[in-house]
Amino acid sequence: MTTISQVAREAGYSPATVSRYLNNRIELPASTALRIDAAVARLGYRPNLLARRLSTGRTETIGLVAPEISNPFFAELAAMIEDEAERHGYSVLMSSTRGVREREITSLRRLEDRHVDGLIMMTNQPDDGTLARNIDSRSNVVLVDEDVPGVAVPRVFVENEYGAYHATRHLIESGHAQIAHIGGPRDLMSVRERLGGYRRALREIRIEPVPSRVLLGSYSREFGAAAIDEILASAKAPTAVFCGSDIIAIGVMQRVRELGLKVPDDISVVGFDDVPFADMLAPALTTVRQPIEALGRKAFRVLHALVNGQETVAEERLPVTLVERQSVARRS
Amino acid sequence: MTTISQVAREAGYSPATVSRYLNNRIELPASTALRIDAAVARLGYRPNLLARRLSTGRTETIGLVAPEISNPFFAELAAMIEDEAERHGYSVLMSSTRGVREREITSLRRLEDRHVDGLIMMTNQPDDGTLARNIDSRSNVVLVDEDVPGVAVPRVFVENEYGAYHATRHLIESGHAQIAHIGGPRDLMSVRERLGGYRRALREIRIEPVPSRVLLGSYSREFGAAAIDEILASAKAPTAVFCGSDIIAIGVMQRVRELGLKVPDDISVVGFDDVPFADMLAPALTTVRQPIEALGRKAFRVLHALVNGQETVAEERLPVTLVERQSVARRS
DNA sequence: GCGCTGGACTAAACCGGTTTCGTAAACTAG
DNA sequence: CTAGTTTACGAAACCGGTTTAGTCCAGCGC
Repeated sequence: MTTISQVAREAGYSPATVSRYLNNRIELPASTALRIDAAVARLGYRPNLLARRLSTGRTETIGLVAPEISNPFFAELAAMIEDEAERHGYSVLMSSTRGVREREITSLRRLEDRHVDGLIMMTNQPDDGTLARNIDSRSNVVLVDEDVPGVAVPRVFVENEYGAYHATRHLIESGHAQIAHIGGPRDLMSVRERLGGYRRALREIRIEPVPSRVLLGSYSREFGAAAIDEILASAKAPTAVFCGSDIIAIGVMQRVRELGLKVPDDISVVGFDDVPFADMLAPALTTVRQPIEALGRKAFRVLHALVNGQETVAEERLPVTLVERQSVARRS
Repeated sequence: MTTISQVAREAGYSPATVSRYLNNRIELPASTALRIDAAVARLGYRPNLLARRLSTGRTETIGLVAPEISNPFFAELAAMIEDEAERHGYSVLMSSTRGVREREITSLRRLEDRHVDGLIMMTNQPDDGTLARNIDSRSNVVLVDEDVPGVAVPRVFVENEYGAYHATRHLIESGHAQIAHIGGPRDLMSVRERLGGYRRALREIRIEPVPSRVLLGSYSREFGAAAIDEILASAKAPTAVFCGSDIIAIGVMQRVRELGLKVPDDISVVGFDDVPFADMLAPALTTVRQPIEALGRKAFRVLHALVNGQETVAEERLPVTLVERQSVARRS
């Protein structure tokens, strides 16, 4: 491994000059520049990253904290963040928290340990304040997709309320009036906002939302299946369900099929997220698409600005779109 | 940030002693150990990772190179590797190559740059020798799931031939005799091996594989759809298809549905991989399960051994299992 | 009482960059 | 021709650990 000193000697200058030249911190006469370039080429010099990091204190690496990288939504988001980071010369360190609070906090420690320059965090469980306390002191964390109430770091979210409103409107316009909602954990921002959009759409047509038709629990297949069971067992079963996530919708669809009913003939289903394989289901799932790519890129850019001491917006909302597929039937 | 010198001063010893004690490289009298521990606690000392890395030359980080992290198979594998790495105190740096050869090579450079201690590589396109040349000199790379011919690094694969044989046998035993095969790129090891297993099963029952019923192309939905078109158009259409991957199988199933046919009634389909959502399809896909968790953990352990200068096996084969779901029909 | 052994601990070099402060030489202005 | 300003570059400190090669001293055997 050639060092900067060897390059300096080879070129006939000092390490200081070579370092400053290579980092564009100095303007040198063409002849000098040439000799340094030549020496670099001749020796095949590549700066030792570890040494550079120690002296600058920067790692050009960001951390990505997600509940589960294998979840298709997070995987897609991670891929986008990685791509954007790579373009800016940053590497991405990943860690799955598996929804364990302690692991979320541990991952924050990477910051103190100068493991990473900044962190993009995604969480999917309500916070009791522990996480908020741990995040709040940091100045290089960005929250994506889900809020941690009470923290003063930049956030990049989507328009949950509008997406849910739009999805519900779509069901209404397809002739449905009895619409249930199955959502994630009660205390999550996204859950509250999606519920809000659902309610607004119903109230707009003078239907008062029926509490027994709204079930909140978790963003999981199992919950989706259990919830639809309960809903279908009720006296006046709805003709459509708006689900707070595609994963829930998949649980619902599977259960509906197991019960010998058909989507969308017997019951229409709308999801939220547009996970990468939503169109591979049968029937293909009508869902609210989150702009995963934009979300990922935006999140990185905000973090990048933050890390470089630039101004950032406190909160950004990205638009969602309804993707109409085959899981919704028209009713007269 | 407290440094080791401050701790040393606080405890009344030298930085050397503190360093050696904290790294378990020395046995100290209880009284000394206690004073150092106390000083560490009092000052809240956390060693500067960057400094440690520079002086040891190790990063306790591995790189994960995959064609696309958002691909559910790789995402799942990545999650397992990350989990195993984390248990051993390692971090994971990820990079998507998007199947671009140049990016695969760039990622190898992280090794030289001491960015990472080792690399776990997954590729899904045939190599013309370029990649092999770049990998071959390294002593800390592990190949997973797919081979790069001609490199002398440890490899962790699955039993492709047996899996394919087993899948084809299953179709035969379900009464099928006309079985097509749609596989990935011709020059990939996994493709050749799976094709081999398919052929062996057919020959075993004295059926000579029909070349026109074997289509190799790429591990993609698009190819699956195009290939099944061609196969169904042929004079004597088969009653079953064994697909080289679930992604191909999904393409096949979608196309079959578009053509107004039914899986499995009109044509039975078997996949390979058992991607996380294979059971959410309609019908749920019968497929050969790769032991993703074992694959990921094994890959990390082999790399870990390699990095620590221990002996490793040249090649490891993990068993696959057939998961019977609903995409195969019995024929008499 | 002496040499030897081993335990406890440290000075100093080292990893390989970056950066601050400064100086000598060349150039400009008056 | 001199004083002041640039230009071109370098010496040395610094980042914060780890590690090697010793030093010093207590205890032991004889």
